[in-house]
Amino acid sequence: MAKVKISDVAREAGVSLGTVSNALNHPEKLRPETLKLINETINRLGYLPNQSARQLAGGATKSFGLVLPRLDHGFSLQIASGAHNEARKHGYDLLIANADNDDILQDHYLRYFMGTQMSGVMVQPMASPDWHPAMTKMPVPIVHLDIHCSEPGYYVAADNEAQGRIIAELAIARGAHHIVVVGRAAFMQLTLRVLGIHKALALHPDIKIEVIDAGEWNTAADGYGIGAQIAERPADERPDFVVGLTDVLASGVVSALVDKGISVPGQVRVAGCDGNPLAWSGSVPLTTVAPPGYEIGRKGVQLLMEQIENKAPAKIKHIRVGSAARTVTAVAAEDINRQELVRPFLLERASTQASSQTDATAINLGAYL
Amino acid sequence: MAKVKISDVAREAGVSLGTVSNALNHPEKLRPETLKLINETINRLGYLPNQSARQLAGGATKSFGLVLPRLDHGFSLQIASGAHNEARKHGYDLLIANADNDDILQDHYLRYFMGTQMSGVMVQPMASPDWHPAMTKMPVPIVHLDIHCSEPGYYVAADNEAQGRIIAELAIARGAHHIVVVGRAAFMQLTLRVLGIHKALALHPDIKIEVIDAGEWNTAADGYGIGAQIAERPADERPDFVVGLTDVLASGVVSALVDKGISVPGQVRVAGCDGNPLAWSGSVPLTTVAPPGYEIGRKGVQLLMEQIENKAPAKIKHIRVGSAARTVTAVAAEDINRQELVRPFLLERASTQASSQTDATAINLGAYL
DNA sequence: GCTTGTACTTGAAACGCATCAAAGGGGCCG
DNA sequence: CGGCCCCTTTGATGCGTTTCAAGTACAAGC
Repeated sequence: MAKVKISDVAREAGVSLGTVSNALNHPEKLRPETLKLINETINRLGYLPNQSARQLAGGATKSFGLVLPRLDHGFSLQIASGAHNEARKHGYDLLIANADNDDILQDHYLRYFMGTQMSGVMVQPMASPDWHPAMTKMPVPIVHLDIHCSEPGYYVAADNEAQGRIIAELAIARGAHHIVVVGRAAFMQLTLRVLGIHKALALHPDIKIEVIDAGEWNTAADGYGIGAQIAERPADERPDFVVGLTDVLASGVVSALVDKGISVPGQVRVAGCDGNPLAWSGSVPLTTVAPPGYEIGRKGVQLLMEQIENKAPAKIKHIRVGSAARTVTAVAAEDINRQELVRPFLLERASTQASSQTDATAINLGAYL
Repeated sequence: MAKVKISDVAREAGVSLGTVSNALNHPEKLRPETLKLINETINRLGYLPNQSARQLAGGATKSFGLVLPRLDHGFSLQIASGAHNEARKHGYDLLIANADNDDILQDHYLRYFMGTQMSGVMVQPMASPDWHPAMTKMPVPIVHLDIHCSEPGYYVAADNEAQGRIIAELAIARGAHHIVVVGRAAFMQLTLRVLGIHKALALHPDIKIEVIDAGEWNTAADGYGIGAQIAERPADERPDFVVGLTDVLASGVVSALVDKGISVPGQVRVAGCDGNPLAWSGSVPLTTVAPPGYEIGRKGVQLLMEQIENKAPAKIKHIRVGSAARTVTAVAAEDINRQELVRPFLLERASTQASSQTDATAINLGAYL
């Protein structure tokens, strides 16, 4: 059970230490027979390279770290998926850490990755990334995802404000008078969505808007609770349009409203944000704005690669993905038939690989609207 | 930008190398002033310990690795969530790798983790874990999740067969004559669910059963495609009960059927497996069997801790989580009102934290049944 | 003043590997 | 047969830590 190390392999195979190392890292330098002999010995002995030693001796490893605020958020997963595929394409590994909505933990994992000689690190921060300026001065390429940095540094962000605008314009097009926004607005990204909503409504002072915090976790259950609370209001204080800052939240709201006998979308319309596949693929799909998470992850890795290859000190570089203005207008003005918007999207995906998601911010019109 | 190392801190603070190291690892050994001085220097210089060197010199790190077959599978996320919380409770970090449904990649990450001096590694393998016996002989504690190992070793598995049985008995109770099972049965776990279905139907030779592979990814789009195909069959070749081996698949099937004008559950009933929150929280929730993923992750870490603390060579140890026999009977026999089963569950969760999920295998009855 | 003990601090020795300058071993040509 | 060059292999060196035996300083007790 004692760990077998490279010197054991070397001795056993009757070659030198460096040769075994070459077999691992530069196989093309070895004579085929030598290589074969060494590989056989490696398998026979069950040798496993000690990554720590490799990294120590060899400098950076070909791997990236990704710190996510939560794993059960569909959007974060799309990011992870995009980042993963792009990383593999360049021959890099991707390791993911779950910060569990905790600033301290986020910081912890970030430092951990930085210290592991990762080639690069990505974060989807939950607070503003200015939270710890020291972080961006580290000698490891870092990219912030889904957030706008004011400090110099790299980031890739979806146009969260635009998403809010889309939803708001949808609400306006539907003739909403009283909008309730559900979600933990303290999350930077959600704040921007709320901002977009407010901006879009600036020209419509007659529309009342209300934001309800959904607790720390933004769960379906939280949504259900808020939905129930809304249902119990007297009819004239009840909103006619509810925006879930998250699909899961919106979904919970729908449940509660229906349970309490409120008709959706008859009395209250509901829409979400995230583009969670389950949300719009059921028989009664939820309307949802889908930010291009997959693409954000992909672009993030590309920015990392860029920094690595240039080896230049990070200059300011921002990428904003998927402006969705066109879609908005189309929806608001023409009020397209739902089926036509939702289904083609599904069908289109049926013919491609699931993991190659759409790049642009899209809106999927559903039945609760 | 040059990396600052421990010796820089030592020089700058006017102490020795070992003292700085102690400040990091055994702060109680230092005089408070010294500690303070060193900490200040560390912050001033932006020193970040090199994890690789730490691990090399110090042996195992307090962190676990978790290799998941896919991230967008709700069940895997529950595992990750449970494992994460339990690991943090013991002061361990958890790093997650996405094998992307690829055996090679799974193996790759597994070796990577083993080589990183992780304190322990967990896998949710997609094939049988006997795929590489050498792996279990490694000098790193390993636990297999959601799968039954025939070889000696540790594993934690839900009773997948029971899940299949539950669904099958549900179908029987509903008077099904022709069942179609949708999913990639090549996945070990899904195979067991199928096995459970077959076993439950052994006593009902009159019920026809058919398994349709859903492609590599088990996406909603795959489900949609299969649903469409089912819809186009002549009525007498069409099943009256469809089981999605995954909620997402089932959800896609429902979409397709409804689109093609087939009534659900009027003509065809549909149920899924996974307990994906979105699946049963909409206004028209999907019936789904929910294996205790959170608990599996938790137990996995506990087994890891056990191995670490005993330091005994791994003996065989299996944990089977959440037998669901009781629930089955209740459902099959009494045919409980849907709302009463679905909603209380939701409400119950509303009052607890989202991350503390239910432990037992549960079934949520929905509207498509 | 000397001894013993306590409380910190020191620095050299690993940890397992990648690297690279140097050595070895053929083959080829003159 | 000697000289050259190319292909392959060698092994000493250092990567940034932790650890631990050995050291220092200081206080208390005699």
